[in-house]
Amino acid sequence: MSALSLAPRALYEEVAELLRQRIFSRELEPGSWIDELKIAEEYGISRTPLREALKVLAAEGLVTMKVRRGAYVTEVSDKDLADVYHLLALLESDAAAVVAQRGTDAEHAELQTLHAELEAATADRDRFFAINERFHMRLLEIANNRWREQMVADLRKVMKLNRHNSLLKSGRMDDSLAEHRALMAALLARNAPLTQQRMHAHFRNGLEAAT
Amino acid sequence: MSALSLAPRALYEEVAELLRQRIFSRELEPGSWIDELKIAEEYGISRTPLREALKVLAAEGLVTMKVRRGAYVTEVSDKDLADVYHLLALLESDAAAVVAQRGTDAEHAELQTLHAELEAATADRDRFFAINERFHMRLLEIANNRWREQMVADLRKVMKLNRHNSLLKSGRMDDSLAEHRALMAALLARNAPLTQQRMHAHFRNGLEAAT
DNA sequence: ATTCATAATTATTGATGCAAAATATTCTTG
DNA sequence: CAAGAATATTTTGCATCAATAATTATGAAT
Repeated sequence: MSALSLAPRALYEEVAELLRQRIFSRELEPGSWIDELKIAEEYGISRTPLREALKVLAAEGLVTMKVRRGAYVTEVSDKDLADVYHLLALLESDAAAVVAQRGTDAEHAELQTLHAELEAATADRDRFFAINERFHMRLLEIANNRWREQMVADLRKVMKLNRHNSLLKSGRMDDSLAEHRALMAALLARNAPLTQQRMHAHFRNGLEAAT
Repeated sequence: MSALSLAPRALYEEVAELLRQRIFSRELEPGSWIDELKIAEEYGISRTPLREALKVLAAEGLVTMKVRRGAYVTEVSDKDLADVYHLLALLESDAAAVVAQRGTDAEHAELQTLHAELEAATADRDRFFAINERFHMRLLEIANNRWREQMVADLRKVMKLNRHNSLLKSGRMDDSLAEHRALMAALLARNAPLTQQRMHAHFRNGLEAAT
């Protein structure tokens, strides 16, 4: 079968994305060995781009390479989950402070709009989840530090490995929304320290709910 | 370091390390294209492990892959430098606070020893530099968050790309030492907020000296 | 003479093949 | 029957080969 020739991405990137999906869906279980031959055959590709994809995933922390033993889906312990949460809280609360202080009025309005969408989406769990993700990512974009964006993106991927998967449990939606509301108030008031503090609290509550 | 190691690395890892050296030494200039064929011939290897090495370096941020155009040494702008510095300050000052609060007495003593070595090494610039690096890395180890260790390691590599290379200019050695001394005092007093604050100040001064 | 199109060269990307290493299996011996 | 050695199989890792896309060079036409 032919690969998508119109796709601007290289094959190894496509394969990396497919593998991410299989890892997140737990079709490939944490700790399990990744059979290169089997996967390559399934996708109808050679092992070369597959091995390159695995190295990309290894850099993201999703898989772990063992010398002469191949690739394994990374196992994320409860401590790992807490550690990753800690870093996300640190990075994102700092980003929020930066946006509160230096974001333009237009950017603040944009976040406000996203927040309003969030408020309106409490009925649809998946939609709530998606908008929440967009809010956090947009905030990071506005904070304008590509290195942080990359790091947060990678950390969020790692978080998805854990069985206590989500940054946002369904039962916590109302609490989460209240925290978001408080965050927005501090941000729009351009109170950087308070914004940072509230984002941090938002993550701390998220971790408690997850564990 | 000898070529013979106890845990034999794969060839692509060896090549990645060689390329890092060449990038840091500016033999491979930022922005320049990396000639796969030439490098492979120089090292007497095929292009397969070289390409795998380049993808590892791309994940670290040292090189940038362009679709169908190969690998380029990443160009680090002054803004990038400031952004990376900002993150290092954030991550390491948090790590310092963690160590101040939760490090054992033995670990504190270990850092104290390293600091003493630093005090004694003001005459030898390279030695000072090396011990300083060890101090920061050891602090991170003690903070015990493997994800942060990885991130900081990668960020420090990126920093080395900039022509205003070092975290520590030679003219700033005395100031840096004074800051370190103040940091150690706060750390040994187990004053976490003050430790964090002083580590942050240490980085802020470092950035000002670099730009 | 300049611009656009086409051809040729060059480099990246993907496939295939082979050798070394690790694991599993079988055979031998006490 | 058990334990260890030898063999066979599986799998990684590296090299070589082929084809795909891009850039450059060349030539024709206005």
